Amino acid sequence: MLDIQLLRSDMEGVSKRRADRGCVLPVDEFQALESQRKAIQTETQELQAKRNALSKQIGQLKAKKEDATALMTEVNAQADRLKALEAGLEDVQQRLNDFLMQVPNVPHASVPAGKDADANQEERRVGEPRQFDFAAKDHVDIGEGLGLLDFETATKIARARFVLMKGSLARLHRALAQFMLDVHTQEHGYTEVYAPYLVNAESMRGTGQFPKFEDDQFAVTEDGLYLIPTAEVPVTNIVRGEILAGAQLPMKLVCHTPCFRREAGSYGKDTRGMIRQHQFDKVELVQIAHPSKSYELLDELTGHAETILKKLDLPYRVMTLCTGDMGFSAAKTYDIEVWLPAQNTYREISSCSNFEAFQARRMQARFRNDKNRPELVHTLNGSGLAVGRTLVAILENYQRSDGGVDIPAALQPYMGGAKVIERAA
RNA sequence: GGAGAGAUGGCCGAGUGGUCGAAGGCGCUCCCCUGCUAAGGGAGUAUAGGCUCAAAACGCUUAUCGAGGGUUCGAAUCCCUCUCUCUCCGCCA
Repeated sequence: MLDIQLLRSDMEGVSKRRADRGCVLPVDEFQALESQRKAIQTETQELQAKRNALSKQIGQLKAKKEDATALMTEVNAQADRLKALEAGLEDVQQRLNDFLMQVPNVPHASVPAGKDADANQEERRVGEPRQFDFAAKDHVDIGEGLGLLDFETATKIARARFVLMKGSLARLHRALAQFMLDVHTQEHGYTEVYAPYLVNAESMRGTGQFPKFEDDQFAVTEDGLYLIPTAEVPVTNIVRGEILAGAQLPMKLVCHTPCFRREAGSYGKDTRGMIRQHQFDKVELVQIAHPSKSYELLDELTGHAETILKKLDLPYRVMTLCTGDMGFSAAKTYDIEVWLPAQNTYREISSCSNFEAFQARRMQARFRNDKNRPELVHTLNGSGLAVGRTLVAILENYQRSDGGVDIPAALQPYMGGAKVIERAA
């Protein structure tokens, strides 16, 4: 949610900075609503003040056992008008709020302008893609060849876009999450968090999934709960409605959860393999930051995610998303893309964003600043990393000509010392 | 799932229709006093919004006593719904 004060004072400017995001603001509509709001609110509050004053007098008269019918008649005379105004005010404010909830964040000045992913800007490449002296297979062929990856059975149990892993592959998946958590807690100073996988609508609003992306979420409607699409939702909402002490910032939290996405609107995309699933695991990094530090911390957080890829010796590149390719809530986003030899391309494995005060405003997440006044925090998060896609990257990058897969050195301690995954017996 | 009790400011806690944004205490901040390891006195101490203003402060004003609705000239106080907490019983990883 944007600052309504900013919209009031600089609607044109905000509108312009967003034009290449494919989002044109209905400036006139907003301003009409605003002037309506102003008129109604002023009159409403005047009448409320009058009513309060008269009621007080009535009370005083009654205490002295004097007659108050004249005053009561006066209050009653304006009662209908006041009631209508109050209803009208609520309506206008609701419409203003609905409007605000639909408006995406304003990109930071450093974000390149552009319509789609083609305009994203490459920041750096790390690691050399491996040259294969045999025909490289993709992760589906590798995993199924090992007898450890099974989409058919998962479909029987649930439906399409779910996966079943077995044996050392399932263990490798678990090992990856453990490894990531250990690195972030032991080397990067994050506090590990275990959080609910089902959240209420208010939490979904807080981080920006609602109201705009309600269709993308799995819901348990009878209970008013939703499966989390990312740990960002429960973890960021820890500070919803809180006023933190300045000394508590930055809060650095890491959380491993499954993520659930309906992938509505992505039918036919990435249907093969584990790239796009309804359920996948992710280790999420979340920071609650002082506004003056948030961009510095975004670079740092991105580096924390990169560390995992470096330790696993997987080639990757870092992209700055352009204005048109960024998510709804973000002010700036770096995507980390890992090299997938079978696709001969880099694929997103982490997305690290600074939301500035966009989520904080929705959540009313604040801290006491130097003047001891409550001020909105900045929120950041990034995948550190998506576990399923990291598994895919390992299968493809570490595959052997005999169909086995080497286990990266950093993961071997988590695999009971095993150095290779071989076909199940 | 059944029965009962409760939800008030940073914390504790009073308040059952009127002058209550809320007594009192604790904590915290500032000032004064005191020369000694303690204490005393005074003032202040919620959040959001609106109006005024170039802006900030001030000022005026509205809303908020778990949430939402209702009754009333007036609600922390009465009524309804929901959420949460606690106690007992049942069930359960």
